[in-house]
Order: sequence, then structure tokens, then C-alpha cells
Amino acid sequence: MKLLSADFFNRDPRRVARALLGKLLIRKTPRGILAGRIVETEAYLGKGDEAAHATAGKTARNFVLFGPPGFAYVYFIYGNYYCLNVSCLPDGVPGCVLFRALEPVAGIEQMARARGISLSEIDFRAPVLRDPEPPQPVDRKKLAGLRKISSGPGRMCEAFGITRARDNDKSLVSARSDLQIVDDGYRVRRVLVGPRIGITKSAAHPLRYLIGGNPFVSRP
DNA sequence: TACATGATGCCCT
DNA sequence: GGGCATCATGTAG
Repeated sequence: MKLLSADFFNRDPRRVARALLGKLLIRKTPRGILAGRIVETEAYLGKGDEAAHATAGKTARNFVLFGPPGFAYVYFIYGNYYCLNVSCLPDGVPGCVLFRALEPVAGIEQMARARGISLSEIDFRAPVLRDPEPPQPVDRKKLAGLRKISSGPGRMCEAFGITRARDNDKSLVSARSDLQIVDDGYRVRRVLVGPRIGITKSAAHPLRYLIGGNPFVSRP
């Protein structure tokens, strides 16, 4: 398990978004460790990316995007949900990667509770993906309960208890942080690229990255 | 299975 | 006051 460093995030968000696929997002809680494999990300750039929050310049809401790399930018959306990003590029240069979906790896019962999902909905014998993907054809019905935990940016934040008050402007690269990203050696075989989800401006750019064949993405 | 819709609150103009 | 990097639920097919 190797903690990702600030250097990892100190580069173009498009390269970070791709490199984050297959890494583990970790949350240390009093009740145990939560972990999910990153299977879907989106890059948001600085000037020129009309869909990025940084496009309007630095504000009280988005200041983290303009800070040093490796910090959590958490924002509240649609009156109900939070979304987690990590800042990229050097101090003063905006850019980030949005975490869109995780494959549940550890702390599944705690995450299900946080999401309001009954444990009876989850088939713990379902084939959770292991290195290398993709496995034999997946029975999506058996994965339905697991998929509800973190297959979407709002869902994964709820599962991890991520909120703006708790986590915005928090370092993800500090050994003391309760929110980290680690490399466990998992090798991603195939990366797919496509247009970002849920935006209207600058919608055509292929800035969404996902692990090919992984059933835990928000959508194929 | 696919699509449309309502809920909901904060930020920025 | 408008718009939003979403989700769960309902209806139609």
C-alpha cells in the first residue's frame, strides 16, 4: 500500500484522472476502514473549460481548486448531494479530478448503512472484481445491491460520509489524513474515454475516464 | 430497460 | 432568482 504523493497530482488533470483509475480511496473511521477502488473519474481544467467550477475565477466556494495539489474540493449539488474532487497542478493553477464511482472493497456493511441500503439487498458472495479485470461475464443482478453503494459521485460521498464541512480543503496526501488515496498494485488493463456526464457547457470534450468492463461505473 | 420528473439548498449574478 | 459535475422513483414499453 503506497500513499499517493502531492507530486502525483501536480500535473495535468487529464493525466491524473487516468492514473487514478485502479487506485484505492481510503477513509479511516472509528468503526473501521472504508475502501473503494476508483473505477470512474472526470478531469476538469482551468481557463477554457466552461464546465469547470474554476472557470469563473477564484471564489469562496472553489478556492481549493486554486491551491496546492492533492487537496479535497467538496461541493454541494442539487440540494442533496456532495461531490468529491482532488486539486491538481501547482499552487495558483486551477484544475481537478472528480471522483465518479468506486467499486466497494472494504467496510461494505458500514457503507451500506450510510446509504440506507439493507444488507439483505447485498449478495456478499457476488464476484467482486479482482486483478486483473475483466473477470468472466458478470451477473449484474447479483451486483445490483453492491452497485447502489458507490456507483455515482453523490452515492460514493454518502457511503464515505464525505461532506463539505468535514472534508473540503483537507489534504489527501498527508500520512495523518483520514482520507487518502493509495496504490495497492492493482493493474488496470483497459481505460475507456468519453464525454463527461451531466454537464451542458464544454460537453463534447472526452474528459471522462473509466475502467473498461468494470460494472461499478455510474454508466457504461 | 429507458426515460422523465421532482426534491432540495447553496452559490453566484 | 436562476441554475446546478445528482439520485430515487414512477410510468411506459
